[in-house]
Amino acid sequence: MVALVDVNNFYVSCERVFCPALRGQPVIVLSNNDGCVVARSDEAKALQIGMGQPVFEIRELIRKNRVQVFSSNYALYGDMSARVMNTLRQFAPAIEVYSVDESFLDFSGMERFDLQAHALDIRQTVWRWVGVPVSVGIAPTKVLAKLANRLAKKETQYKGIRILSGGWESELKAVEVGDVWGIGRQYASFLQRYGIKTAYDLTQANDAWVRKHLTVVGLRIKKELEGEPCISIETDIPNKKNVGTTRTFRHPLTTKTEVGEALADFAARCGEKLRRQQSSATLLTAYIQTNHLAPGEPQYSRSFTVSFTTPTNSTLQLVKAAKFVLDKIFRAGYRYKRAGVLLGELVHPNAGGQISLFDTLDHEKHQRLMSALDAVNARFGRNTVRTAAQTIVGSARLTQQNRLSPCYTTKWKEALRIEVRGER
DNA sequence: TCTGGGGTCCTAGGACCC
DNA sequence: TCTGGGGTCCTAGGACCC
Repeated sequence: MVALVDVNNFYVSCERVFCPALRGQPVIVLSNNDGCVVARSDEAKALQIGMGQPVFEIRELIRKNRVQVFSSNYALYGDMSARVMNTLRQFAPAIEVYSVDESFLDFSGMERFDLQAHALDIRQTVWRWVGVPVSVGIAPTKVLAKLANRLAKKETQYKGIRILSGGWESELKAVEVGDVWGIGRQYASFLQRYGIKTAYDLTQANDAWVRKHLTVVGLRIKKELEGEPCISIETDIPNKKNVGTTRTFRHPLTTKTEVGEALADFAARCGEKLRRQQSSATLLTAYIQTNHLAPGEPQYSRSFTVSFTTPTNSTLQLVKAAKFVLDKIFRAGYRYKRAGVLLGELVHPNAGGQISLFDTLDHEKHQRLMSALDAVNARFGRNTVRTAAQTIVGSARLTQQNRLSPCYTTKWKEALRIEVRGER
């Protein structure tokens, strides 16, 4: 058996830990630039606030219902995520951290356990140790565990725990095919055209037909729904194959200098990401775009890719390459709303990646420089040391986060202060 | 006025090889 | 008139996830 444990309304729940007055209140967390809704409390969902909904569409709703609004505090959520995952490790021999707020727990070899009691223990322990509510779905396959988790959340009588172990036909009939893990919008509407409306309907389809139209991925999902495990639990975290840093700007940028500063900053962020997983990039792509949501404006969008003769993770080289690309793609006279730097063909030395014959002393120098830079910035804060090409205050200047909560758990200065008044 | 960011996997088709 | 067989690599595009 495998369990899917996830945190309910994760970002909102993190905010509530340090501000319990938010419990029972409608709360939402916004995307970068405070643009869209990316997390909602149950109370906010009840107000019909949609996932991904632009904030400007619901200003009135927010005001009327006193919805509590937060900018996304990724430092906080990342740290809280680590706490949850570390707690979950106590409950299974192996876990796969699947996303910031969910993990698969491998329960194989635990057939004799009372899984209901075990799941209850998980919920209570995470609540006690970290302070966030989780739901638990348990089933023979990952796809079914996801489905069980969904049911656990939806049907309150199960109190956040749902186990499917044999005879789950009626449950499959109750779940729309588009709500199955791995069936997205396109596939869902395609399947519906063929009368496949529920998860159960999908299990009744012909294997070859599913294989043909939904690829092997779809076939695996079908078999998993039938109880046959096809997707294994991946316990070790694979190195990323691509990394990128992209942003939508609060205000459009018009000058090459501004766009160049942004790209330099994105390149530097990418460098940090590479060095954290100790890999180097062979390809760098940079792109710039106008606002496609403003149809009245002249539109322009272009990208260009350069390759490094020797893979690199040096911020200096990445920034230089981004600048080179900008020279190629920048056109004056447009209002740039979005830009990004993407790195590809990453090599991982530890995983037997290729070492270039032409590796030079220069490279070693960069390595040492980058280690020093990372160490200084880790201690004194991001961008304490940066390239001259980056903005004075980094990309933060370009985005808006008006409702940011304190980094309670990752910055001493922002830790909760509790005053205890004299009591005799 | 205001609309997120960061990833993965699969397939078809073209180019190329012997 | 008749025109092989088997393979790899790469890329673009399309799907999906959180």
